Amino acid sequence: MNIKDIARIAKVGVSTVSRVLNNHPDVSDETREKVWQIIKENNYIPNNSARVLKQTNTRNIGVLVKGVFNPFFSEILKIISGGVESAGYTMILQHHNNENDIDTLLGFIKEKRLQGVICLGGNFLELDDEHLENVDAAIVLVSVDLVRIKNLKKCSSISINNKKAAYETIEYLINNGHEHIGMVLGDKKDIGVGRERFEGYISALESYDIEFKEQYIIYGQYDSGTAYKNTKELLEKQKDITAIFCTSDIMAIGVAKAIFDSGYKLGEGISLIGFDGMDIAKYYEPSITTVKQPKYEMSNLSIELLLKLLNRETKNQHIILPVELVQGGSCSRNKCLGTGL
Amino acid sequence: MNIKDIARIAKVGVSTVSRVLNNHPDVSDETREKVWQIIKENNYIPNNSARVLKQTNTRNIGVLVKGVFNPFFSEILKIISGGVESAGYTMILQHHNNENDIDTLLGFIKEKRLQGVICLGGNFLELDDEHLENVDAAIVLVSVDLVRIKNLKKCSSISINNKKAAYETIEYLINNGHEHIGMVLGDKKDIGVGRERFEGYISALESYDIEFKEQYIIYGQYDSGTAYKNTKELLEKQKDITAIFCTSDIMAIGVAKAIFDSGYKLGEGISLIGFDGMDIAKYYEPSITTVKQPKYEMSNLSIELLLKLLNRETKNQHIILPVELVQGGSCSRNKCLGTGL
DNA sequence: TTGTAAGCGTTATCAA
DNA sequence: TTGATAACGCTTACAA
Repeated sequence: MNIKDIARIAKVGVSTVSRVLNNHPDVSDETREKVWQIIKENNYIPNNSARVLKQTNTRNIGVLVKGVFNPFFSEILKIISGGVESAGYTMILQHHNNENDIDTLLGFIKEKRLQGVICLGGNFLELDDEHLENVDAAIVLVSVDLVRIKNLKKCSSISINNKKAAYETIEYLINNGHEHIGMVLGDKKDIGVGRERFEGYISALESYDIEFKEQYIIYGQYDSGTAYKNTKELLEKQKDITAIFCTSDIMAIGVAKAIFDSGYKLGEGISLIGFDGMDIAKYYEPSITTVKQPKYEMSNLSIELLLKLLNRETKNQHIILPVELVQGGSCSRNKCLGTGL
Repeated sequence: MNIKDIARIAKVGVSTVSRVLNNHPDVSDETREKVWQIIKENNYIPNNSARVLKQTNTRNIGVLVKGVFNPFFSEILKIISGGVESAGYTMILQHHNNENDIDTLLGFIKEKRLQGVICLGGNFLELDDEHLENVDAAIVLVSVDLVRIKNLKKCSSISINNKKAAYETIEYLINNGHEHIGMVLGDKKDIGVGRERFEGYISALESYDIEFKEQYIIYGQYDSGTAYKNTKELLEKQKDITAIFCTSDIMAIGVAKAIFDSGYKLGEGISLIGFDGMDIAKYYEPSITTVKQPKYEMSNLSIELLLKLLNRETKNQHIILPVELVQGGSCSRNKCLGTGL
């Protein structure tokens, strides 16, 4: 069943059916109604590929997510998806785990004929305006690495200063009397935001003349279970650790449980700070102190910015949003000497 | 930049370029290499719409998810996505929140030219073989309502017996001495699996001659925060409640925190049982007793079944998987009189 | 092994 | 207000 069949049954030309489908004005009410009737009766659904193939303005906005199913991104996606749809665009969501994020982005735009893209995560350090020379889609990179420092003209970005956030978090712990601070990273191969957070950790230790110890670092693969397992091991081996900084709340949950199961009291024996500001950190008992990313602002701003770019109402811009240390019960302040935040 | 341009630059015919792109054997190594070279040099990416338009075998498998970003489904998706890709198919993920799940499914198949679809969630009670008369895509419904009772020939399903699971959970609580059992449902309008779980609750109360009290029921919108708020209110008004059954672990987190914040001890003052068996239930402190859905089995089975259907190696089937009550510390067994599970 | 040409199902242009 | 027809970029007979 295609547009020709409908045209034949309705005894009109294919272009008339097309006009009806696309709500073009120049069709008589009578014809319009008749055609709709036939379309409904036959459960006719236009072939999207053919449409996209032909159309120049697809009104498609792509969302490219690095890493499969990161819960923090899920919460952002929920908001973006609402914004895209209420602006009359269709959202095409693509998750990937490819090596080359730039090629993946370029391919995605071309393949889906996108008007605009929002990228969640990924490594765009190598991205240059040259790559985007012949790309006419609007691009907003969200929660990516230090691409902003290049001040690219052909794309926008919304990010937080991960290094600074980590630095200040560690500073906060140090000011609370902690010197032996463990860190839970995602993956050894991380080069994006995880790397920046690690740099902030290193940098804070240096500032306060605290020796960096390789053996205080573990990897949690962004997974509660892995974080749990490795934290238990860490606590067994490194008895002097008094605080742990974790690059995601999801991992922090596992770390918290490991702290309990190792016989410590969370927030007294050992302090814990997570990252992201997810609901789960708030509802844990005790709630987990976390570096809250401005989820709503990030999401809303990214879709607003994209729409403005599409309407040529703004130039590309690189926005840095502030983070907030949300204090829960997982972090001791008994030796409080003031905070860095 | 299209296939013609590449052909022109490489001084070959378009079909040769096409053959190279699709790894067809009958191209000389020399030509193949030359064409690849030109393709790479020009950053050429084939237009997917045109491909799909032409191809009959798209090797596209769709995954249709009801409700935007349910974390339990996310965990299932992670597994499915791996299975789809390693079988050489492309996964097209679509989230929706439409009224009519059947129409959405049919439209999805047609629009994307899918070979097969997996549906996560949704209401397919009205689905009949007639709807699928002219559909040649393989369909596997996962975690949907009682569609299995119809024993449809044109689609498969993988589900758990939600009513029975809920019944046995409540029975377990009753056997542990609880009589005043609150329940946290998702949304008032739920007609799918949430409804079935509610029916199990009602049915268990009836079996044990316990009066059903409307005021013990609250709604959490599948959201920790909402569940938290409404549970606090519930505990304030209904002082005799000693246990709460929650239709999702995500909501159970909020409920747990509300129990703490109302001055009770989780697992002693008030017991809590969640549903789904998510990581978060395990890593909460104390861990939350939960009705564990066989996530891995569900995911693996759904993709395996779909692939077999595509290869015509099996008929459609309706599989019911068992659930397991995973006991955590959130549930008192002090008045233990034996368990129903 | 390679090239030519016919279609896939739409939309857009143009003429009626 | 309508309808015929030429694209859109690709794959695939079929012919060379």
